[in-house]
Amino acid sequence: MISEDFAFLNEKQREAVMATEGPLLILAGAGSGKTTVLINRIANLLKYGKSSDTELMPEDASEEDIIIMNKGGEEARKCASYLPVAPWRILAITFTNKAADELKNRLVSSLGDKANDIWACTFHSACVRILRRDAERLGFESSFTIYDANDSVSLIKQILKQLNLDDKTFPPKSVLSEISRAKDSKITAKTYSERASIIRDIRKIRIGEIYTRYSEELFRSNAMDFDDLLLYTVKLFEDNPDVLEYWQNRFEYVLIDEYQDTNRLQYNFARLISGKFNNLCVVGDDDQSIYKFRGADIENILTFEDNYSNCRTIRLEQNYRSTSHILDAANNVIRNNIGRKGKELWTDKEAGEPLELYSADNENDEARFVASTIISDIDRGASFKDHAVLYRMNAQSNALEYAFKRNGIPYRVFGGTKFFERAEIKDVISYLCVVASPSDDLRLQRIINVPARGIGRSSLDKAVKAASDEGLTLFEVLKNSDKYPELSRASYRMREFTAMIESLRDSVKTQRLDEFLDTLLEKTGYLKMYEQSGSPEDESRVENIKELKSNIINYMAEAEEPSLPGFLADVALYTDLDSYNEDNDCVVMMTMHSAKGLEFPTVFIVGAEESIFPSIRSIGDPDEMEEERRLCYVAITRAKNKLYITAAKQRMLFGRTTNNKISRFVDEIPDEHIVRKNVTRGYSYSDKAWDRNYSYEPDYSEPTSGRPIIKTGPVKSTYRITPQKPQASKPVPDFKTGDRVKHRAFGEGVISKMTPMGGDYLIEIDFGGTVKKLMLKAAVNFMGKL
DNA sequence: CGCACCACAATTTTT
DNA sequence: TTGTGGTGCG
Repeated sequence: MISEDFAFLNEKQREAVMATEGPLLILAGAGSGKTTVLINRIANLLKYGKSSDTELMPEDASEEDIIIMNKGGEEARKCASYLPVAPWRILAITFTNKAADELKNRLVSSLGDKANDIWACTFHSACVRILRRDAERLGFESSFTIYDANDSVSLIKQILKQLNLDDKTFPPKSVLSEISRAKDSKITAKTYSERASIIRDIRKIRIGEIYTRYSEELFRSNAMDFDDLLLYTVKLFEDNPDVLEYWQNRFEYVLIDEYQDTNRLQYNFARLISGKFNNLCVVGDDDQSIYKFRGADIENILTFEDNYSNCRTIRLEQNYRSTSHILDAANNVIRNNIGRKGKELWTDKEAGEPLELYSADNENDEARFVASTIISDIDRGASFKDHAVLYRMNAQSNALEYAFKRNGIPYRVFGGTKFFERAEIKDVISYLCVVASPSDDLRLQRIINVPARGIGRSSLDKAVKAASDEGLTLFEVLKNSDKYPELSRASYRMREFTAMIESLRDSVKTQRLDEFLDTLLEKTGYLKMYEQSGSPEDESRVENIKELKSNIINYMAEAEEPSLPGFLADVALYTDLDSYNEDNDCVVMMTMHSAKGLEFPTVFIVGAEESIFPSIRSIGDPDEMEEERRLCYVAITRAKNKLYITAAKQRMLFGRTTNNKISRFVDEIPDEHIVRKNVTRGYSYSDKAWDRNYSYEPDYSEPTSGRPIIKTGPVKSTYRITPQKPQASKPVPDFKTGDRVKHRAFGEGVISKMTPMGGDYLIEIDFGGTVKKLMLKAAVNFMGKL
């Protein structure tokens, strides 16, 4: 029996692994072993083909085979096995590069090298591969470049200027999301404009003009934005039956992960590419659909069974991640949603500890609670990386970062400014793009005057106008700028610039990619610009550029045929979370959205207040509220062993003080699963503050031995430069050099040095050999005088 | 053309 | 409160 091969799976999982034929919907609850199922399903296909899911005799069975099969037994089973599916006939789609890499790695490690031929990639990279082959059919060159969100915004801004439209009335980002929504419904710029004029919607008419121009510009630049990758792939399929047939024949089995996050284009893509064999397996969780604002359409998963009438549905409800207190909390919250398939997670794990609600006085108190709780966990032998702090908005990370930084808690913030969105990285990438693609006007404009080359906005605008008037690329105009009287002033410098780019285009042909990067950085004077100043920001920029170089080296090692366009395509689809490295022993801080798919022993959900979570924008809209509740469900189910929820009675946000009620989601958790520690406490910075503030946790003063050694100093974060903010002018607690103190995390020590710093003191404490540097005002919350 | 200063707005963001 | 982007001046 094939099922013996998958005896380690639970019944439902096994069922999902063996149901290889036809459309299949796997509703996989959080932590239900979804990836395991995906991997084993592919393993099953590679090993047994469709055998586990059919009673038909293999078409190629010989008479002899049939005789053996009729006898039954082991020999018969081998015989009855349909030919294994060739790895290259399997397409497995995920949403993130990280998930794709993970899938691929796990496939290779359990199935061997042949798994490398499986297409395990994101929607977007699958589309890129498909488009590279046939982009000419759409009028694009196959070397088309990919515009990221920022590139798109810049282009829209430029167009607004050209059309003399006000960016207050037409905020680039909302225009873009309007365009994106149109593309999602396959509405072309032309159709959009026509519809706008029929309904005489003046605003839509304008947006139609922008859309038209935007599409033209992209086309002219031989570029596609993220939506285009899908849109044009679908269009390519629809307009070219032979192309569609080619891919349909190739992919006998299609798997799609995180199906609840697909948009309509992705639905179209999936339907088309799996159209021949109809072996489409989608895996997802309607309760974890949290990306509506990005176009994800929960209806895709809710109506899958209607769209595929012969579809089978399998629910994976056994959870292997969390304790039952946590699961029950999650179940009770999500139960309040109406638009869902309905699932109830269960576990045979122990009940564990109930959740804890801490109602803080304000955001600093909240942060301190989190910090002190983490430190006492560390006392008990836990690692920092076992802890995650999840919030609704990135802006909430500030108070937490303070508390962590001042107490030597290493942390890492995800989100915010991403590596590939940093100015210096985008600049260098832009240089590379300009070298690779002569028609990339947008990126050319970005870097032409970085470092300063005396080619300013006004001259550049004239050149842009000339280019658009004559239908030439900007580069061509710049190269021949001596022919344009209006460009005479900057002409020399422009031609100097184009000559430099052209010489770089020569170098790229002969040099290795990493060497070429060095050449580029040198010839353009880009690196020099940052190396001279010596300011810490610039140093970190140089570091980041080095980091980019290691990216290139990585790429060269992995790619079959490394090339500059190849690298750029990779980079365009690469984001930060992809490089989340759990080896670093850091507390992880991120939004609840970013946390999807991750798990941590201890989780803090902070800011559980009405109008923060649920967000103020969703209050009053039932659909939005359900989405927030799903987000809550996602957040709760990240926790394996312990979940803390915190709310602040008063919170300073965006310079305003607000008083919010505790989140309705907390009320939805039954009392038996949550301990509500609504201790109203005084708030003071006196030297006894420590006693008072933390008296709610009676076992705190127990000294613990065997505490792991904590690395000193803040951990370098590649992801964000956290500026040192000035201290508020609060009274400085009464400590002096030579005082003996006891710190909750670091034990007993002596203050060896105190340096006044911004209304506070930087204190150095010698904990029996290890010297820790702390900010006094914050440290006082974690230590007392002996 | 570059820099400084001021006004303004700030959910969430896999590609 | 924070960061960013636009404007105006040197």
